Amino acid sequence: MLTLKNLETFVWVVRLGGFGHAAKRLNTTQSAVSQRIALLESALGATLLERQPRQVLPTSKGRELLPYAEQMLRLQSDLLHVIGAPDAFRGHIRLGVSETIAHTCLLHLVQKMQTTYPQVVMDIEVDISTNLRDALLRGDLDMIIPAMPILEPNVRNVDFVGYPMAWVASPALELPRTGVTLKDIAHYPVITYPKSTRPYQDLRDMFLRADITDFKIYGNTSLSAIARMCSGGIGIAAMPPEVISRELNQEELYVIDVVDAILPDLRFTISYVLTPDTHLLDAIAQFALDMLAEAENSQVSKP
Amino acid sequence: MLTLKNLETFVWVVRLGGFGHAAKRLNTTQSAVSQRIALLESALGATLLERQPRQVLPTSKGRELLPYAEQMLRLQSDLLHVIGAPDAFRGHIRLGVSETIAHTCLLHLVQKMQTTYPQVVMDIEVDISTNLRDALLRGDLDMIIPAMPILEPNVRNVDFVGYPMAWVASPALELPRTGVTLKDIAHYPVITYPKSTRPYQDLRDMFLRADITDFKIYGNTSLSAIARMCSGGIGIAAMPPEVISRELNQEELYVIDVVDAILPDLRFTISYVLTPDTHLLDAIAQFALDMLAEAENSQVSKP
DNA sequence: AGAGGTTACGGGCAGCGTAAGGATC
DNA sequence: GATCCTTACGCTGCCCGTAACCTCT
Repeated sequence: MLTLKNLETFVWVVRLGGFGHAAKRLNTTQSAVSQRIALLESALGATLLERQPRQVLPTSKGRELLPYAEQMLRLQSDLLHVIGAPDAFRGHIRLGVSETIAHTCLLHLVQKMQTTYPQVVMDIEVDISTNLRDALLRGDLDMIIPAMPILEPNVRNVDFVGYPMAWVASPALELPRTGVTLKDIAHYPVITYPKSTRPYQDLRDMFLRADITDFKIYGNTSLSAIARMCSGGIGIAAMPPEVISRELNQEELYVIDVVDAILPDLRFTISYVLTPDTHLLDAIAQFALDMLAEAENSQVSKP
Repeated sequence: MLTLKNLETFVWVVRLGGFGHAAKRLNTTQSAVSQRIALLESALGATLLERQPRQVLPTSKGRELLPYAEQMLRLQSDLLHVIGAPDAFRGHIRLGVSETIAHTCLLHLVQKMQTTYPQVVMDIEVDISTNLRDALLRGDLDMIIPAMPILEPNVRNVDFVGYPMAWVASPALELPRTGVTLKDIAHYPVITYPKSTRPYQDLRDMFLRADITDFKIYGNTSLSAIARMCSGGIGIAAMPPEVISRELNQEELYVIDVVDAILPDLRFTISYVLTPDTHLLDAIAQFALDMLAEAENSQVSKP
């Protein structure tokens, strides 16, 4: 039978290059995907997909079909939004976020999503930005909030939020809160995001530019772990204060003003793959931005 | 659920202005149509059709939906033909023909259709042209072969075949085969197609133009009956000789050459409503024309 | 052995048709 | 009462998920 569901399945198999990936994307089993493709192929009387050991590629008939299928799906999506169907904003969204986001505005975002789009189920994954990037491009995630734009064709990046970075230390170190220089900092290990991240590299560059060579940076994937290490006096942390507002309030940690080492903001973008049907993702991205603007006005999650 | 089937049902309900008509068109029951529309409406969260006592009209949401639905169905139809799906030429075609066609090339057409498009089921109805026209416009027939073009918007008329009209008489009348005039004819009743048809009116005009006033035309909807009446010596028939080739061969009837009364050919057209999905009807119309051309070459059904 | 697609099989549910119900003329 | 859409209900068959199977690296 030629149905929209079968066509959608076909399109996702081609986009993601595999039955299993499409199954995950469509929240179903590999078996169901296999059956839908078989159904579609029998309806059209042609083999649509070349099953190769390591990849699935469309046959010439499949490539002919693709634009028709995509336009039909786009029309479906368009009409749902033009008519204003109630389930236009329904579905599973697999969202991947950096740990920084998980520690700051994620809770608020999910809470507001629940009330505004109760029909949208969110699966949330927390990982470092490069892994989020790979998962997005692999099709395992629908939308990510990494600390860097994903510079790929067909990926939309929406500038989301920037958090200022700060130097943070434990009172145990007995460092003055102002008048500290980068040279002073370098006596301690610097604890921050892992090696593959922007802040880590910014820090290293900063030390090198200041002709400081004997510095140590401890990369760590867990922000909580960083905070705990810092509290324990292991070193000075470089991280956004927003993440550790509790520790700052309880004065387990405090921010040091380092005059000659202004760290650039840690900027996050919302990224998602541009497919013909991005209405829901567009809406969620816009929703997140609106939420942020509202939060800034009412001082909820940003000073 | 938003499915192609439900959209197709919606489109036909709007086109034909009723659930029952759409059900007939789609070879299903009124109940099924009602359920599909209800399903579509719940999927879109809006009432799409205004159920009025005597007619069903789309609501504003329905009118918004219509072009999307139609384009999706057109894409479906297009892709089936581009890909060359085996069931692209499958379905029920309700064909209405004039009795003249039923007596001449219909058998041949159906035979050839069976071998070329075995997946197409044909329901055939024989009626006079005006009834065929009404049935086509009502949506009760998909394609008709009437003796006149259907001059309506959105109806395609393909010139199909013309049969010469002739004067036919029984040997019992003992009329000469040549040199007969219209005046001679007028002594007998003329038996032909019914009053509402083109030949009947042509005949009447012909008599009036010749200033003959005391003529009698017996209209009859059954060609067999006309032939039998003519054989029985009741009058002279005006009809295409092709229809009565058997009687002519057996010399139950013969053609009279009336010098001053050349009857115009009886021309038939193939007519069908232009909907977004006319691939099958286009193909059948072309098939009929091809069949005719072939028949002319091999002298099967035309001298 | 493991990854990935196919096939077999049982169960749930969607959608159909029959038939009764209701509204409007 | 006739026409036309809706609703109730039982049933068929489709489609899904589990799991075994196959194939290729």
